[in-house]
Amino acid sequence: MRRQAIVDTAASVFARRGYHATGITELCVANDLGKGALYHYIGSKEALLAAIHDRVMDEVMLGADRVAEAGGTPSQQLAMLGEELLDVIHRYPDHVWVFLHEFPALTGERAEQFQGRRREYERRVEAVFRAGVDTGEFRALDPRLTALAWLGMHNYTYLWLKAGGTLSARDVAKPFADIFIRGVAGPAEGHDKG
Amino acid sequence: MRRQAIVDTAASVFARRGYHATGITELCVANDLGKGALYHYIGSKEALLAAIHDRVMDEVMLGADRVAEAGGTPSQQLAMLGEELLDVIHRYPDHVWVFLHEFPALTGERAEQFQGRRREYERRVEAVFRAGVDTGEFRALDPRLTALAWLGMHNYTYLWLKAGGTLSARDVAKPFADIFIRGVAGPAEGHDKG
Amino acid sequence: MRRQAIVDTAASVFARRGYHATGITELCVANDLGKGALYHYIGSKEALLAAIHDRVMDEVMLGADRVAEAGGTPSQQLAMLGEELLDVIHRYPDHVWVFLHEFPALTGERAEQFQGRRREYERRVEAVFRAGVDTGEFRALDPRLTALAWLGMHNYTYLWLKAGGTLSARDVAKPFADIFIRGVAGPAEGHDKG
Amino acid sequence: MRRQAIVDTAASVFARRGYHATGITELCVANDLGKGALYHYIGSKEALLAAIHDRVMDEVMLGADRVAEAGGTPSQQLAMLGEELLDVIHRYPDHVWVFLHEFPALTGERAEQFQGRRREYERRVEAVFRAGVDTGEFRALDPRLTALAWLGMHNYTYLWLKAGGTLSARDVAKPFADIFIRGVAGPAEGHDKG
DNA sequence: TATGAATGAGTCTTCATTCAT
DNA sequence: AATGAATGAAGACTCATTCAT
Repeated sequence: MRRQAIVDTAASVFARRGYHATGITELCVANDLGKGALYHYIGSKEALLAAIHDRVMDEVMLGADRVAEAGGTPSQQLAMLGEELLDVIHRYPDHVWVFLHEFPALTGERAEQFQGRRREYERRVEAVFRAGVDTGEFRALDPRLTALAWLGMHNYTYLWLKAGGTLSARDVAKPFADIFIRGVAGPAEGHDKG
Repeated sequence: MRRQAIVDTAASVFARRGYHATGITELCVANDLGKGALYHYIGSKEALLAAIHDRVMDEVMLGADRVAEAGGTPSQQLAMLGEELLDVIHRYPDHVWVFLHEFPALTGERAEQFQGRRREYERRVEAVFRAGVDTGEFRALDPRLTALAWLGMHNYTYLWLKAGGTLSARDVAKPFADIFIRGVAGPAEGHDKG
Repeated sequence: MRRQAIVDTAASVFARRGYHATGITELCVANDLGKGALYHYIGSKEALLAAIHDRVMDEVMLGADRVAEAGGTPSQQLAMLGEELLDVIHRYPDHVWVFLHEFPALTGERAEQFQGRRREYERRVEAVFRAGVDTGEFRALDPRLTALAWLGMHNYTYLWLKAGGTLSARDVAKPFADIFIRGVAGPAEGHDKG
Repeated sequence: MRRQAIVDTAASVFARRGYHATGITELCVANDLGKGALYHYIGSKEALLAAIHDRVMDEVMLGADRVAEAGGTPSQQLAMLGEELLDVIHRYPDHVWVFLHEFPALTGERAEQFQGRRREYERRVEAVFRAGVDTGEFRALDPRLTALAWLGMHNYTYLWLKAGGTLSARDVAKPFADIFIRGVAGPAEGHDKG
């Protein structure tokens, strides 16, 4: 679809120049389209921003769904979640950059919808830690705080993890999972990590 | 100093509304100053942004210096670095928010200087991991990648760690250090954690 | 005819929102037609405006013709003219509103044609007063000025005289004629006012 | 005041070209001011329109106040009201044109305030007719309807009564008052008119 | 008849900054 | 140390209209 192409181009420009710093004219040039034609497709600049956010959240949620379907121990779930998340960041570096930098520019209903989806994902991660603590696989720790730590560690890769780079998503996901799972493991787990 | 007060006020407004979305006029209102007077103090809007960045980097670097002076094992260094870093985020939530969101708005020399200091800090963290690996206290892992993981985990707290909140910097730093140090610990370390 | 329906719909929208403030898109929605199809019928936005003006002038002129054919004294002519005019305003409140508000938006030839017809009608009203003065039925007064007074009194009803309201055209025309005919009556007319 | 000059210039341009058809750029040229400077004074285009309306209503209300203070019979009041009203139209032909043509462009609070003041004036006129009917000086007629007739007759002069023209306000007000007062006079008044 | 993508000049408004006072 | 008028480029967005289909 033409609109999808515009959204992707915009993500690239927003990531490079910033949402507010990017003028509609720049988007027109980047898409080789007149102002009227551009607006014919996008509705508004903020709608474009929302579409970029949705693109990211859709992919992230799909990944979380796949993980839930796959089942396994909390440790295995965590490893898979990390790999899925870094895969999205790796495949959509521009969209994710915009997602993590420009979300405060969303207003009204769009802001609420976005926050809702973001929290929904956070809750899923938190649930994995809660499960691990309940089964004794993880130490007794605050699931919320630990989920935030895990999220920060993974999300922050948006600053340096790019599709064109030397590192694949898995190259990063594996050592990250190693660190985190060892870090939260219960006392009885002196064996078979990794 | 009057200028310092203006910088702090600006950090608050930028954090709430965004750098580009904030007009000079808003800053004038927030400081109860006319345009001419404001410019007398700040020079330019971007200089204001740079001052906010400097405020953060100054504090972060001071903390890193204190840690280096204190000495200790890599694990101890890491724990102290985390506590210092979260302390800055906790005490300057607005400045840090701006720092982490708006750094792409810095241009030219200011951008370079900022990137330099940021990398300098990253190198210090990386050095701790390298030392830990060298002494065998930590597993054999990629120091750069591990430093980025550690930075992400700590920096990302800017989204929810506030001075007014229920959690202190130490409340967060302690469990974070627990997770991370266990996560990177060498095989011989089945003892004295905590 | 489809075009006539479009003109009438447009009159309603223009009356409510204003000619310049109404976009082509709104007219498309109001007529449930695409842009291309709408233009197929109307030619241009200004042609639409001209059609609305013509609709009003056609009706007004037809009324004036009926009055002329009916004959009678100047007083009778005046009463009939008023009733015909208010009848048009009452039946076409939207068209008349547009007519009286948006005529400056007509340009070039269309503006000239419209002004010509409007003046033609004014001259007819003026002629009745001139006749009344000549026959002595009316006092000696300036026919042009008096015609303008009469026109203002009647035209201005477009602000409050609506088809759906409680007042009929005749409810208003009768007292208006009473006032005006008494107001211009010659000294010898102490009898048979109706 | 500079702002007042801008308001007056704008009234002239709006009267000639129409409010919606006039761009901010034209106002800048007409005032020999840049866009920023213009906005420094006016706030918004609609605020400018409101200022023009206020200018008219202020003058009209002042006139009505003078009439009320002067006292006299309803007929005398009516004659004075007409002269005051036509005087405003004569002195501010552009402002009045805008007032009578573009009031639908006012929105929200400004629209309400304007309607309130306009109705307040209409009520004053209506009150004079009510008083005349009560004292028997006027025939038994509908005060509201008669007031609207009177207002239409006078307001409509905005189309042709200009300060530069050959007619003065009094030239028009006198014959208008003659017509209207004779038109509404009670049966016993077969004497000393005009 | 009808569609809807495309145009590009136009809309009102805000921007960071300067400068005479 | 401070005011606030002025600048003029840029902001997001809408306009009436055309044209290939």
